[in-house]
Amino acid sequence: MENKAVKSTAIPTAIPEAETRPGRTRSPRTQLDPERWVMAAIDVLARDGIAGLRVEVLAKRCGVTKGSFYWHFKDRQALFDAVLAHWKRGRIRDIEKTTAVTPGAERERLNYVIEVYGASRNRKGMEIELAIRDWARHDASAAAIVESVDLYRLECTRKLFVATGMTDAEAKSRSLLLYACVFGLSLMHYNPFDDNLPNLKQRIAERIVAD
Amino acid sequence: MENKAVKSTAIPTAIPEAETRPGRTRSPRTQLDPERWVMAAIDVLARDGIAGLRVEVLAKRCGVTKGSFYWHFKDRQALFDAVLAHWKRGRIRDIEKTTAVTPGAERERLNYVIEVYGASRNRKGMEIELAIRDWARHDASAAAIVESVDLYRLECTRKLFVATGMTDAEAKSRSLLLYACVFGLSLMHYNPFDDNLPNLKQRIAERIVAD
DNA sequence: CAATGACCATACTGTGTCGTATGGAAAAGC
DNA sequence: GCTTTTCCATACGACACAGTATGGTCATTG
Repeated sequence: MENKAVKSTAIPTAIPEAETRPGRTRSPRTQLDPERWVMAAIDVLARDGIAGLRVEVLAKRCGVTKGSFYWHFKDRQALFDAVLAHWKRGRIRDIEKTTAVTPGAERERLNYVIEVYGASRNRKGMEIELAIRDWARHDASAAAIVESVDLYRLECTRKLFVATGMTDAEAKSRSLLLYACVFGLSLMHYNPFDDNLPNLKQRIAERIVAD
Repeated sequence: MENKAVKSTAIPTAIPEAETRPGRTRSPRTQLDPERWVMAAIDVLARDGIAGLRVEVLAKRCGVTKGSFYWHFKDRQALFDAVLAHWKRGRIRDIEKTTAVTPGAERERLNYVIEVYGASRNRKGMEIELAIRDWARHDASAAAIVESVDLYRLECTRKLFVATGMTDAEAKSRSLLLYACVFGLSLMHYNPFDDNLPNLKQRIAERIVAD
């Protein structure tokens, strides 16, 4: 009760640690919300996988201590659930945007889907994909999210294939082939296999979408 | 063979602790060698990933304490290296066996490769694959092993495709497509997508190996 | 200005793990 | 027989982490 003269004397305006300081964030009022925590969590997840997603590591990355974390989240699992929900929403939005098409341009759209996933510019997105899929190998909730996203993706591309004149069964097999190939390629280490990889990838894309 | 009335009274032939007993292994003289440790390590790796491959967990699984582990291995990394070396040897042997072929039967052999990897009977082997590939995302030594195995596999199937009359570039692209699809499929969760999955897989296989 | 609540720091307990040090028991060598 | 080597148990220190308890510091509100 009795304030004993405030132990933390001085340090009025000067920033002690300049960055990543648990004491005080640089902005006068930078409060964290669950959204910020989830963003940072996805960053860590992409880098270190689900096993590396620890509360104290994440807190340090946010410039606070875990006292803040346990204010916004019940426990570690609550963060996991939030991460999965956020990822699922983002993927659904992305799929809808990527597979939206004007009639007649379905084939180009399918090629675009392949190109987007193989592009190095969103290596980050693929790292998240792989981390979550590895997570799903041991966690039922993650597996359920992955399944819902996979089914949504497969369904969207199936429609595109059907629009190019394929039977439903063939369209389904092409959808599976497309995504399996995309994820599989990002899982392999084949760099020295050929000195003209774009050529090989072009052939693969044609094999997936062409008649 | 005489029951020498040791502490383990009664239960002459029965196993005292039934399993996982640190005190004494069930067999009178069951000494562990590095090979046994590596086997158990691969089991744990397939189940819990590289993050779950802990020394004490592994020791308990072997029915001993970690004092035994550190006699056979310098540290945890030494076990990791042994696991990677063992896995690589096994994969190389398996690839050579799987892609060995009598001239004229190359196409069947390629279909067999696809079928083998997609078979549920060696789910264990695929779990190891995925665990090691996830491991390779953060570890350079694992990545190097994966790359060498991938290149060897790609080269073996490339020869098969060439033998069916394809150009070298086309054969290379088919090789990539084959393995990417195989690993990608084992990474996805598409079970409710269709009620006749074998049919879809058959179509995919044909798309990969046919002209 | 006082009181309340949102937000975060600090300290603490408990657990799991790596690696080391050391001793003990069985087997092999003499 | 005795000694040495092999193989493992036990005990220990150090650290990282999850989660809790508690108090402090703001901003907002009356």
